[in-house]
Amino acid sequence: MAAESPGIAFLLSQLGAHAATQFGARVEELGLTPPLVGVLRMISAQPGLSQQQLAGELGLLPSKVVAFVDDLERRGLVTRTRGTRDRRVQHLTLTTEGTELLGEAIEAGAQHEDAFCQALAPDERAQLKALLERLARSHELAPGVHPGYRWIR
Amino acid sequence: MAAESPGIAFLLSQLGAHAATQFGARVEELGLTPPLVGVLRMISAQPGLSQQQLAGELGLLPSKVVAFVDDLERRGLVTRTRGTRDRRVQHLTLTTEGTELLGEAIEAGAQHEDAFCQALAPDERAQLKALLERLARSHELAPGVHPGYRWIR
DNA sequence: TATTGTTATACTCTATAACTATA
DNA sequence: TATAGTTATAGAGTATAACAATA
Repeated sequence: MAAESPGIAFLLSQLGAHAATQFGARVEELGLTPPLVGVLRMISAQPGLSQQQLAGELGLLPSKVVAFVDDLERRGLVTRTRGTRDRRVQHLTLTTEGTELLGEAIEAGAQHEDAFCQALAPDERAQLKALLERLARSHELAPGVHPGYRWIR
Repeated sequence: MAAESPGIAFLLSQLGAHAATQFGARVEELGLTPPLVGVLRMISAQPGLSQQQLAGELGLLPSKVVAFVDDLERRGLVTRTRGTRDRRVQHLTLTTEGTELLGEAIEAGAQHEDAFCQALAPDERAQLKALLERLARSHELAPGVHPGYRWIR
């Protein structure tokens, strides 16, 4: 019998890990990691959101959010503002520098996307993207929210 | 401007992590993890290979291989045999139980594959698989060898 | 002296749970 | 009493380097 060739699920896992590693290498030059880029994106999309909201939407532990925001705030990329009505919450916004750096990260992502798909023609990329989007929707994966890799041992 | 929709690279990473998580949940019922399945598969494909070879081909640390093989040997799935010519090396082979369990893991993988791709018609699956295989080849990813996720922070 | 496998250890990461300040 | 955020800590996981046996 022939050695069974890897299926779609394995190929996705293999390619996905590879893509994530390469993207991580690109944003590392900006002093960022993929999760930090996700945090910046979320704050940019919903300025003023609280740390709890951020934790909920990205599936992060509140204590992890504290560490991330500490880092970003120390570097002048994000500001914390105490709520006026409820002084317990911290509202998060991007500074000008934060917005600029996010822009660079997005640009790095676009370059990464292009380099990663170089082997495919434009119409093939469109075809692949459509299939992946349908697959993602069928699994109810939120657009732009990475499930993380908490399972690896 | 519209919020930029996730590209192929992000979708691969997202779907790949999701697929890996679900596969991990399936083989957990067999007392296995995805890396352990990879170890069993490699020993099955190359009976008698050494721990060094195993570490090299799967990109694992030698000390990690020791831990994996300790586990598998204790459970009677794998046997270590000292080399006769070079008594330093440990040759690895699957026991009958190991072969059977690997069979169950492969069966779980097949069920996982089918469930994961349920949203796509057979011809769409073939199309998707072909595109992913070309992409994997273009990145020189070895068939069946997972790069791991050592980068996440 | 070099190599295979093993063990020990230092390091990082994660998750949990205490703690504070507000409500 | 409950909640947002913070801090502290214990546990797990990882990588590195020391080690024993053999070459």
